[in-house]
Amino acid sequence: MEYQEAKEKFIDTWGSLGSLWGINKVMAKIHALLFISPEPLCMEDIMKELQISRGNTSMSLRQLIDWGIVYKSSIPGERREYFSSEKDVQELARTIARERSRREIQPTLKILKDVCNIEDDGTVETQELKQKTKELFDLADTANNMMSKIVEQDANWLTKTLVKLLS
Amino acid sequence: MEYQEAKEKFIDTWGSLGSLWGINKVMAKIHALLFISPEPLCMEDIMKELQISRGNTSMSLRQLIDWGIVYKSSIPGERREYFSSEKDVQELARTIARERSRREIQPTLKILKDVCNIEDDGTVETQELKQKTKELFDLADTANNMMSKIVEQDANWLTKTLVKLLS
DNA sequence: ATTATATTTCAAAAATTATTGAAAGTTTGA
DNA sequence: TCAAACTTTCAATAATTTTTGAAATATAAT
Repeated sequence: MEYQEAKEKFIDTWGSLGSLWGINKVMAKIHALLFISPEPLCMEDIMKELQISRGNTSMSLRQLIDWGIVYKSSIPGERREYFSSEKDVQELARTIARERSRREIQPTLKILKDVCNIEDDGTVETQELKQKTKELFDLADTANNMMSKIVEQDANWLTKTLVKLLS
Repeated sequence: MEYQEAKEKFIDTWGSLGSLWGINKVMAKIHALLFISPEPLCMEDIMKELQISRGNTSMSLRQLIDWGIVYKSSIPGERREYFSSEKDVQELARTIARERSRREIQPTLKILKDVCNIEDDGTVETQELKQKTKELFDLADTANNMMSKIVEQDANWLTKTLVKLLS
């Protein structure tokens, strides 16, 4: 496999994987491109490389910056802006985990909590609803807490913990 | 909040959360409905409750059964078939983790491995591609292994481990 | 074998989501 | 201040995904 083919394969794979972490295909592809690029790229570079429109590039970059995994940088004496990605995979994972928790898990937990705390009217249906949502709440809360722990730790905590778990 | 309102809220929330674990909204809603239903339901019940067509119900149920989180059961002397969901949240989580790994993570790992093993032609670009995909591979592989471990363990391992991690 | 009941299939329609591109807006240097 | 270089916005369009519904198929009782 040649460099060009490998690069395209990686960008494409990462792109279709976007849904796994809650962003769309173009966003994920731009991130992939920046992630493996040794130098920051400008909008023109990104548009040409991925064959997407100026508008799409602009909005996707904004969302990536909003997520906190792409940075804007300017080169002194240059008019145009350059973009680069977070290069540390641990930090990348941590940022993604933090954002997903904030955007999706926390709001869900809130609703599960409300639902499992409704008044018990004595019917089997209500009891089942209360019990099952409580169980889901506990599971999701525990998983979310684990994610928070990971987020707060130093760079090597995750690796060390996993090694311990797997031994 | 009344039973009916709480029920609808739960089904709706779980529905929009479907994307988080890779299934569509109707599939997730049907799963939610069965999850909190004390008794198995037939197609007619599900269609009426969620206001969806017969065809959609049929196909969604098939996919849920394919995922392994909904079961078909027949009541002796009854013509129609009944459906119920896996009720144990731990087992549910384990099944979902197992399926996601099989459907998305494993194929991605394979491609990352191929890409990071291309021949080093000495250019900075190739070296960056190789290094970054290697780092992602390692991270994803570790995370996937942790998931596998969780999948293989007995029912209480997850809880015990998490408690240990959080202490 | 026939009928009544239940389920599946799949092409067409609807709904949702992503993308374009041109006009409006910004910024910088002269 | 002006004009060139670049970026953003957003209504229109395109692509994708989901849903419908009616015909085909299956099943079980008589």
